Amino acid sequence: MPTSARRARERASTRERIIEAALHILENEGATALTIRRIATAVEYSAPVVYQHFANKDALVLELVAHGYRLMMAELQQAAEEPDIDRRFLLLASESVRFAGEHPHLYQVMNDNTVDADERLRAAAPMIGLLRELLTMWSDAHDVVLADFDEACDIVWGTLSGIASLGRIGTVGNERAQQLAQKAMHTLLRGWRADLPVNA
Amino acid sequence: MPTSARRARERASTRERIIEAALHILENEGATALTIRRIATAVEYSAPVVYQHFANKDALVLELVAHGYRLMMAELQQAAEEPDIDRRFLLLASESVRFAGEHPHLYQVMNDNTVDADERLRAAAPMIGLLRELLTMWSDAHDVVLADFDEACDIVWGTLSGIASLGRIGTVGNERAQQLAQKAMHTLLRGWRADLPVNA
DNA sequence: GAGACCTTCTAACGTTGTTAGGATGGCTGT
DNA sequence: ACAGCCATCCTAACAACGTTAGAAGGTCTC
Repeated sequence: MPTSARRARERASTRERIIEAALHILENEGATALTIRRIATAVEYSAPVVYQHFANKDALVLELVAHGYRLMMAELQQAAEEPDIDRRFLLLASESVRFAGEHPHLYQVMNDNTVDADERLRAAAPMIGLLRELLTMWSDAHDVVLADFDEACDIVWGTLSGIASLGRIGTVGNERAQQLAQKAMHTLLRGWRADLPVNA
Repeated sequence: MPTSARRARERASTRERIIEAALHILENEGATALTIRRIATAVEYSAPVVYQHFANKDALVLELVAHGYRLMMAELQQAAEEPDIDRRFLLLASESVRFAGEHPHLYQVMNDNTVDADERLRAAAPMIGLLRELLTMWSDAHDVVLADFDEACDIVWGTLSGIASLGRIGTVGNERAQQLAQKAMHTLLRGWRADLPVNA
């Protein structure tokens, strides 16, 4: 009876295909085109089949969010190889903004407040972990003791996502947003270095 | 024939009532409850009447966004009376985040990427103007010449909105986000002051 | 008072997420 | 090898959404 194993494999396979199709539709046609029926026809199935793999649309979208963060981490990986810690910090800042610009619809879903907050945090965990690592290395390298490490980490995280969101608004544009991210990081880090004496 | 004037007044009145009803529903029941029929019954009309005052739902929502920014400015007004410029900066930072926490659904719509980017920028104009004013007063007070004023302004704006969005995610919470906003502003300003020599 | 106009309603269309019920087809046990 | 079971899939439908068409009603103008 290897049949059940094969079935399980097939199930997982179609589940993966659904996610990939959904991602493809989302990136190419935007969030409004991401409907259950549209996804189902893309994988050559009928709409209810999707509900055999995901409880509802929100669960599927959540999977896309997680996938988006993994993709972001992958694209950031090569930037993480920059040896100089300061340059790496700035590079990762601008590259994370660039990601938002190159995957606008995906990034929009990643930051959509309609998806559950806790689940979104869990999906963003690797990104936050990267920032923590970066910040510890930086503070070690410069002998800076941050008054509140978690606070500084959240500030960096919030600043980057805020500036990335700025990239699609009005006259800003993405390449300018990348500059903004670098400058913001530069200023924040300089501010923390200037704090050396001690700060409340 | 004062009748046409009265009619125009009535039209404007119901238009206003629609906006207020929509705002009330949005703030109390969230974005998913904000449907045309729900708004229409709230003002004791039938659904199509809404379309005599707004081209479509997006136009109505855009009006809510503008209203939201006006409300934000009004709530920030009393914080703007703080005489010390540095304290005023920090206060406005935390108060703007507090606004996001006290009007979560409204703030969500204000930052929703589905509404047109240009219109959103126009609605946010007063807020950006306030930040510009604040930043010029601050740089004047401390004899700081910012390498790129508009850039610094956008950084502040992006940072604040990013940290405000952080307030609803995961374990952050609003009062902590307020602290984060103050600390972030503090660090940014300190960073710019440390830049005094000159910076690319 | 007749006719034009403005306002409002009911009804409907197409689309969305989602569920129910029936058909189909392969696996299991004898 | 055949009967029965179980997973899978599809068609059809429901409620709710944004939006439009067309009729009904009242109000003002001449």
